Amino acid sequence: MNSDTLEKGYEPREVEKRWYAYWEKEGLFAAEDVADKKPFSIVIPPPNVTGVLHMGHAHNNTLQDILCRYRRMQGYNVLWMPGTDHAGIATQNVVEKGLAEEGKNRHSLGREQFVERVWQWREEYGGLIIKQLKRLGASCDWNRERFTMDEGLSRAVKSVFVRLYKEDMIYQGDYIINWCPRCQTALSDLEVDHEDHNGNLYYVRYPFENREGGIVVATTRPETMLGDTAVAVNPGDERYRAMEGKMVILPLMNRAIPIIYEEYVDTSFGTGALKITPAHDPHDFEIGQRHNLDIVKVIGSDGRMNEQAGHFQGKDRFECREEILEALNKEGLLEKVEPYQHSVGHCYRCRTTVEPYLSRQWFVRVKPLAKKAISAVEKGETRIIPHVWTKTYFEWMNNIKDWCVSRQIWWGHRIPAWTCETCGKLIVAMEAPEVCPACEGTTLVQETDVLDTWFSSALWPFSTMGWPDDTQTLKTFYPTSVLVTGFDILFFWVARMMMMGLHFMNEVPFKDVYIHALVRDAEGKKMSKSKGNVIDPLYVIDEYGTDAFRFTLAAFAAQGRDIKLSEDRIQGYRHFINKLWNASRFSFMHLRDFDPDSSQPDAQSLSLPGRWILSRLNSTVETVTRALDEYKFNEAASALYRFLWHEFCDWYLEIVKPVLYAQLSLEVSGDKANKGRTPDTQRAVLCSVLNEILRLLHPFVPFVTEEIWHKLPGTNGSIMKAAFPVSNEQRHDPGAEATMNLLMGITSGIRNIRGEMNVPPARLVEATVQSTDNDVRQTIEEHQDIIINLARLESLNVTLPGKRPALSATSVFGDSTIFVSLRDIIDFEAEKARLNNEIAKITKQLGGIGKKLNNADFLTKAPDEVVNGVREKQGELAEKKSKLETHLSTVTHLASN
RNA sequence: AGGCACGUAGCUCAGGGGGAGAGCGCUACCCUGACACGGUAGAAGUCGCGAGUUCAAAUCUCGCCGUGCCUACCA
Repeated sequence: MNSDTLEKGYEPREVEKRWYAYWEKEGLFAAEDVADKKPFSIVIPPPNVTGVLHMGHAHNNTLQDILCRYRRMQGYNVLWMPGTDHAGIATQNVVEKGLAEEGKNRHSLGREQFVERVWQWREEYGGLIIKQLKRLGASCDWNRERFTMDEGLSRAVKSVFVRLYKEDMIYQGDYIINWCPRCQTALSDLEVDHEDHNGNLYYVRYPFENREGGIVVATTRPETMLGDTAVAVNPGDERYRAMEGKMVILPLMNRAIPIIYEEYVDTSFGTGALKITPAHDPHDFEIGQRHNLDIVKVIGSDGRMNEQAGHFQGKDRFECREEILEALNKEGLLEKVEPYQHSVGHCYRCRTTVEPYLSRQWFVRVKPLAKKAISAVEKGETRIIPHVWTKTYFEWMNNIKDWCVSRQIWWGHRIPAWTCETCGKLIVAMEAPEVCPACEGTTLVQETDVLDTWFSSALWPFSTMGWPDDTQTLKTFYPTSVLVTGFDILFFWVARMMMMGLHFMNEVPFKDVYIHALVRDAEGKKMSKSKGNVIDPLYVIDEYGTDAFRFTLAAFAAQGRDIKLSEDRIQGYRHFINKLWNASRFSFMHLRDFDPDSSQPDAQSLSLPGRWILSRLNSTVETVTRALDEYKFNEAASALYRFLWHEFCDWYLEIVKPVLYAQLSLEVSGDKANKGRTPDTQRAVLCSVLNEILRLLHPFVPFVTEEIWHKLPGTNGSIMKAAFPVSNEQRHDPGAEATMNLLMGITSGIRNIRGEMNVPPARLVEATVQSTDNDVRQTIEEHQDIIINLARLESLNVTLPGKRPALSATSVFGDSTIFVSLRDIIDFEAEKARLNNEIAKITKQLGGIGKKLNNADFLTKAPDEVVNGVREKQGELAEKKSKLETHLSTVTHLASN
């Protein structure tokens, strides 16, 4: 293969591998801590180390990469900070699964060995997703890759924890939290997924002390009744008047518990009587606090009934439910069972039903932090794009509850707190204390809990840049320019980064938050393994190439709408990549030995098609730049698609083909004398437009553009180092565009006749254009070669309106009437049908316009320019219609002869 | 229960007060010297329904219907 030619079809695989290695080797992704250039920075949403690249990652990182490559080409000092998240529960679960296969568990290993084992796992498999991001073309500065558990980040986590504790922003407390009995840990509210569940509402009678009558309560979870310490009714409820303080017998346990009055109770639900289980329901817990009720825990951390549960001890909580119902039934205390749908919380990691569980946990007081985070967005220090999400953000921030940050797992940042065994003092510090500052005791036991994974993620924008040290990286790149993420982690992550960033850096962590849509399957359903509707991005990359995939994602990334992805759609954009490839291939045929340096296109000698394509290119540059600046990836993609395919390929290349082939034959024949004299502007334009197209497309389709770039005359080095095109007002040429519109209109008119009248493409025909406008006639005559070529004409006559050429079909464009001679192949019926169809369309349009112009209010109240526009339109249409009608009658006349 | 989106051509969607658009699909003709992953042409929509504002509504407002999502919670 010659260095300046391309294979017939684009083969992504080898090309992608080669150029990615080249980019890395050349250090083209590297950011500079000190530079004269303006900074642009993004921190990657760190994927879980356990993660495998899925569509969400692919979409998210493609958008980030487009922005980074775009800004880099614009001359910014770009930092795209990469890394992975230790993903506490998720990773622990994965490693535990591995252990289970060996017949072991983490307890048999012990904490230290288990954690060691997780690190091993990470060494071995943790790099997978990074490799996959590279296949996607991600231009992260990999030398800076971070991990939320690495040394520096662990130091940041400890510093933050200690400082928050000293500021009284962290406290320990006994509360009902969400407990996953399988993972054996607390979960934050966000980590619980609620699902509707078809359960039952059980009506249970709690008899009075004399064993007579009693109060009927309704519950969905009868097993918790073993821990009941009261029954609450609404003080205004007539049915339970004067019952406060009376006692009822808790069935099965034979314990007397009081009836209490509580406003919270809804009289319309169930029987209006609510059993109170302070240890196993968050509301009951609060009510218990208010009424000083006993707290009786009957379910243990493993989801089994404990010693307080009488003879149900040791039973699984759901098993116990069945047995309790049976026992109640036997005693005649189960009054009624009705089906009842309610939502049940599940662990977001393992789907186990979450248990509300009373325990001692660490909490962060977030209200003061949230206040700052709200005001930063209100003041516009951080913009949320699209704006609709701002409301959701405020809503959540305004109703935020304290954040339970402790987790009872082993993989994660261990809370830097120690308790003195001697005096019980709690010490929170960066390092393990040697002696208790209170009693000088030396037996200090570290807290066993670790921190919520999102605690370290919340610090990501500054911890990755070296905080708590005052680094040059922070000075240059904080706050980051934009955070690109899905709305699914707006609360988990974005909100918390805002709070931590503002608190510890006194500055927002990012100027913009761009929230993109979710990728769904072709039917709009969430992709999930269990539904079997996932499309694997790596499969897509193998099958269609990274560039086609990336362009698809960008093209569908309309703000605020989810992406329904299917293979068909990706295939469509592979065609686009192929089009680019072949347009380049064609260009290279003609650019052999072309030296762009010695043949700069100069405005004077530019031909019409040259001026036109440069003018269109300039509009495209403007559109793409504006769209990317506003995160409207789909608009940028569609502008590029349209320009490359429908303007550059369909019109420009087709128009200049004859000129290029003529030039080519000059080159081949070695006619030096003529060669030197022919201005080479056409090739110069071709070369420079293609050059610019590649640069415009590079952020979207980095591989194929790099490959072509190196074969394009006049380029030097990587396209990554080339400048992103800028608009140049001098190329804007409305005159050329108007002229081209005329020529394209006439051409389409002729093609329409050819198509409709079934003229075989190989057959050349004669055409006549009649116009009263001298300029129009002159323009068409001047450029008649273009029309003759594109419309496949034998000849083109341009005249004043006059006699209608015999046996011809007609079309009207502007004030021009086009006749195509059809001689032996004219089909009068077909022509009549075609004209009738055309006339019908125009008549319909005229109807609407006429209505407007007959409306006096329209004439007086609408702006003049609108009225004039409509009048002009009416004139045009009426003229066109009358011309077509004339021709129709001629044809009808001819047909009947 | 509350909130937020969305209902435009067969499908996926763009547009967002004055001429209904694109891609894919479909139909017809064509392997014309970059590309059949191609070319040319064509058919196809009361812009969910109903009202209001306006000279003018697919576009703004309200209501309804449908779809999706989010948040909260119901013992």
